[in-house]
Amino acid sequence: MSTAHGARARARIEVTAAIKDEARRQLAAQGAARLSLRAVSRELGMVSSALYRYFPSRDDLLTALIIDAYDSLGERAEAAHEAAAGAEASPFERWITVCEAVRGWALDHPHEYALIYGSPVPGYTAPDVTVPVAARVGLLLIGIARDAHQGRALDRPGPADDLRPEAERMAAELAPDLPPEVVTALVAAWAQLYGLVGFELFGQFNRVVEDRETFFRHAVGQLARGVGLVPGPR
Amino acid sequence: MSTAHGARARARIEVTAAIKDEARRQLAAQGAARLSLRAVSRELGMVSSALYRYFPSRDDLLTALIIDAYDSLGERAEAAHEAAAGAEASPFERWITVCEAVRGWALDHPHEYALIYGSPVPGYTAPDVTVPVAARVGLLLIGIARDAHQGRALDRPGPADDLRPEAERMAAELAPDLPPEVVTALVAAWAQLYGLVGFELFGQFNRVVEDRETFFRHAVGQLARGVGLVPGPR
DNA sequence: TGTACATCAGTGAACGCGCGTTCACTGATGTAC
DNA sequence: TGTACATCAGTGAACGCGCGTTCACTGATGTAC
Repeated sequence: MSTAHGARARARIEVTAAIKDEARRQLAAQGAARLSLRAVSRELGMVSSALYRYFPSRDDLLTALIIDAYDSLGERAEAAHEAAAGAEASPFERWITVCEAVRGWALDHPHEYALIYGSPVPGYTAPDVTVPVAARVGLLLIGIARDAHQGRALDRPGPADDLRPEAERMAAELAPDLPPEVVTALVAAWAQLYGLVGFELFGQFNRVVEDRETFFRHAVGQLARGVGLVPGPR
Repeated sequence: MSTAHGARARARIEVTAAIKDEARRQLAAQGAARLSLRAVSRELGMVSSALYRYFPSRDDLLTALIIDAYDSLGERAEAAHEAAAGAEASPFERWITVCEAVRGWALDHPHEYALIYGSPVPGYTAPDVTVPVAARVGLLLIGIARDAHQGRALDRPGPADDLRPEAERMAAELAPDLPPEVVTALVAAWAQLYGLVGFELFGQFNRVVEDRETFFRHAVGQLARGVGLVPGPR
């Protein structure tokens, strides 16, 4: 839109978007493994070879979808966070809000969630382009812990004994301003969050958890406590 | 073997096993979505239609592999637990041992892990036969908490507020002898354990966690604490 | 112990399907003079 | 403003592939008398 100089450029952007939309629709209907260029082109009323003007191969289309999925999830989480921050929510509350946003997005886009956090697509390895965009939710959680820490509202988790060297290495790389124990607790909580979401999404909670919303809110509250966040003012 | 009356019956058991072994090999090499009856039969030197004497369809073969995978994981976890129990390990230590067994099995059988805990295979829905066998690890973890509870060595997690009704329902169904807060904490820890394992296995920890063994041991130790288990004697 | 029949593992051909990708082409849009 | 050429989106046919499943069959193993 913005950098579309002529009709051709504008059309290119529109068709590219249409291809991705249709691909996403098929993803939602049948999962990544069944995504096929031919089916996408068929649905779009084009001949299959025409897609190669837009994506050099099926894998490139997949990569584009993966990046979009991370972005979509990241945006939703960030929007939720900003809304909570605007309402003067405490770090603890913001943590829960962000976790709930992740869960909500996952429930709304199960196959896109599976694409980025489920088993890797066979024969496909994500290129490095996906690294920064995959980090958005993690960075958000780190930021919340940082806010609490700067407001002196962060309990330190227990010391880490034999984890100390690794904890210091991780802290140096991810958040040098936070205590190392907090950083390892954050990374663990980050992974555990996706354990909760994945189990619900992939059916492991069937016949086990019924009131999933409440269960989830409680569980991520415990995750927050593990990081040192406590419910409370500010 | 045991119930093999004649040569025919014995052969049937052997061929069935060979088919599953070869299927597992292909699973390990390329993942469930790429598992093909034709490729299996080719590798076994049979004609593809011969497989239908053993499995009525591809989905039935998949189901057999899923059940075997749950069993294999369950056995490994149970064996590790028994060894630890035999060595008079405390519930806290046994918890860590079982978690490490899950991780070890997952690292040894990544595609089988993906088959049972990754994204669902498109177009395939697991029949109910898989339910009991899927519960083995969960039951083991409940058992450890029960031991600690009976030995009066279990701290109760904080009360659950709005989670109370759901907690009581879950406790009634899963472990009526345990405090409801413990049961919800167990279920959450169970899911979170698989978050840790999945993130490591599916590459999310790349460039983030380096000393994964130590990190994992520490993280599941924290999970144990969340359930009320504490390091200590017994 | 021997014969007649039933069972069943494995064969080979076929059906009908969908896939990713390449390639020479047409014709419309854009650009330079 | 008009013309000549370059760019590029989309076509249609083709290549070569693999898949799950069905079906009528052969021949060896098992069973009943």
